[in-house]
Amino acid sequence: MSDVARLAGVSPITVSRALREPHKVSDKLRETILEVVEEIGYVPNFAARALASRHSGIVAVLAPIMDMSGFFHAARGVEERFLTSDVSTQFANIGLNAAEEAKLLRLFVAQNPAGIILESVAEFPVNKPLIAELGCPVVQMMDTSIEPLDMGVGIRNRAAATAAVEHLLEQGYERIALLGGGKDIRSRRRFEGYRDALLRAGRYDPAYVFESESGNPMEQGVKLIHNLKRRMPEVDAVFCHNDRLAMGVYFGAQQMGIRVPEEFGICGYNGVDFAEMEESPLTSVYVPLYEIGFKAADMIMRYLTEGVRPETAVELPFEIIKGNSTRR
Amino acid sequence: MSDVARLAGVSPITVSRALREPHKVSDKLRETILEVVEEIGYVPNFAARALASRHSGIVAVLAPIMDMSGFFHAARGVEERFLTSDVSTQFANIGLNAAEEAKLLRLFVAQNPAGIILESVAEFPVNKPLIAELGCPVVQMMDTSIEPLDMGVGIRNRAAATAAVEHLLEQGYERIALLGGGKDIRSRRRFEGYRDALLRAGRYDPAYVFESESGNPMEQGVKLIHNLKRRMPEVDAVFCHNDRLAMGVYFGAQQMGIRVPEEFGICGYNGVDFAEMEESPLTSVYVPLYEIGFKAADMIMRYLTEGVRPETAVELPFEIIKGNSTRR
DNA sequence: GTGAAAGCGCTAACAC
DNA sequence: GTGTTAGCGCTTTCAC
Repeated sequence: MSDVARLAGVSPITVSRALREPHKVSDKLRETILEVVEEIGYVPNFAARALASRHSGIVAVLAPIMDMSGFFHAARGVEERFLTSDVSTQFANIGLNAAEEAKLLRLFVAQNPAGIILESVAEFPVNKPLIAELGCPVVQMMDTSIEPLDMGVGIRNRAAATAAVEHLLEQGYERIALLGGGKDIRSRRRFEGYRDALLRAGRYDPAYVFESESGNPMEQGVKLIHNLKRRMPEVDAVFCHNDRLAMGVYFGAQQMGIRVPEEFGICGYNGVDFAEMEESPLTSVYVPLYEIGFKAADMIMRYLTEGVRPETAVELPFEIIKGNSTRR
Repeated sequence: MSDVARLAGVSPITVSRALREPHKVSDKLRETILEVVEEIGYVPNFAARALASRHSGIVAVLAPIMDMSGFFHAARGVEERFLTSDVSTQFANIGLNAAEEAKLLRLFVAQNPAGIILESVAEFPVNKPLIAELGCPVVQMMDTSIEPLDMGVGIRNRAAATAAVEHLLEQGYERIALLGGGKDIRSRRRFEGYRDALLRAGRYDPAYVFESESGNPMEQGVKLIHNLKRRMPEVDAVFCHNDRLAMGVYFGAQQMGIRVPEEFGICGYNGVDFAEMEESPLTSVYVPLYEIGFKAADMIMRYLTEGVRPETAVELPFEIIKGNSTRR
């Protein structure tokens, strides 16, 4: 930076200002400075900036990445929102237990992040005080059923699951199983929504609720349909917690010669791959993951620039994609 | 840190050493120090550490993330290797043009990364000098056909594609189309491998080569099969550049009542979802993505700890998963 | 609108 | 094996 300052005939602090707070520097000087910056290819040192300014300019996204439960699309939304800002994004994978959650939270807090975005995190009461002390904006994304600690954005997973199961009922399926995954808030809400719909229809049976084990979801789906047909042949549809489980069920049905949708209906969840198709092969609940990520990042940005919390909780719409796997 | 030092009755530098180079501190002191650290919940400030030590302790992974061309699994491998180290990983999305590549490279260089892992990056000759100046270990991952600038790990995509197409030929498919994507090195090698196999069999026809447009790969797959059946009904199989394109083709075939594999064969690429299934629904080329990522990270770590380049180029094996989409 | 001085929290280099 | 000194490259504060 001092090189730039020398070449532009100003002091280092003016260069610093020209870069971060352009309005505080006269037009002429700013122009000269930016030219020199361009010329010598100066790039500021993040570490020094973070150390001096006491914030890193990094927004940390903590999520159970390895679930691949659509995190990817949300991450894209986050990145794209920050693209035009000087905030950069860092992703960290987080498991779903209180101790690990606390450890990662503490680690990030110590790095003075500009903001934190949490997905299915901070659900343990024990860690709530940690978040309260954070001193930076926090957005919890994905489900709106919990009161956000600071800000929140998501969909109503419970209502979405209910709508999906009601669609299955409307199509005439009568014994609807659940292939679930995970213990996080979204999974619990999906289960509740499933149960709501079936209780109302007088068709709820806990024996039809299956937890997928960890591992390859497509394989889990194949296994499920094999087990169902062997042990509960009366089941004629399944509501899956994500699309890859659903595709596994679909492929398994193909292998066994079970006709989809005539004999067996399949509904997935997330639907990002199918939302824009003219004719979707799979029925699914479309979750606006990209938009959720974008909005989460936007809330952080607005807090950072305007100093006020734009909204506390934002609810985005979901949609049932009626595809060929339940059309009959 | 000075708090810890005071409470432990030592100087700050000793605390620093106890944390980073434990062997340089006597057992007794180290124990006391670590106790105090635990007690007051001290967490080092990364920015200060990076500024003072001139390296950030961050390994940057630059990849065309948004392609979702299996990046995800490689990323898991990278993360898992670094989990037990004090290196942390940062991912950045990179497009596939020289200018953007140069910009991102420059940005990361300025942050003094501990290492850089590149996927389908640094293919532009104009950017090679940039990498040479880097001063940190660099691993290029995914394809072994190019001479790595520093270190490399991957598979032989050209040979893998040839093997896949030969499998299709063995199964009796005669007019084999290609549904390709992207312009990066892997995609080019896959095309070459496809061409190699068909030229050798006297069956290569450039009219059967299709570039998928950007956008939803599953939708691209559906479109392809529609177009093929309308305009080139003689085509009886397709080799796809990834599994989601292949699944799109599969679903499209279902919609149109084309029987897979009897009338039409489909082969995907990457195969991570199918590798461990007893009976895979889709034929695919299994690429050990996780292992590639893990190995890339391992090479960086070994360079960092041992100061020597462990290997220059590592080639991992691929495998053809013979699934139901070509079984006839 | 611009600059001087001080310091962010840590580590490299060297001394003991 | 431990401590002292200096400084990493930037921003804050305050003065002009």
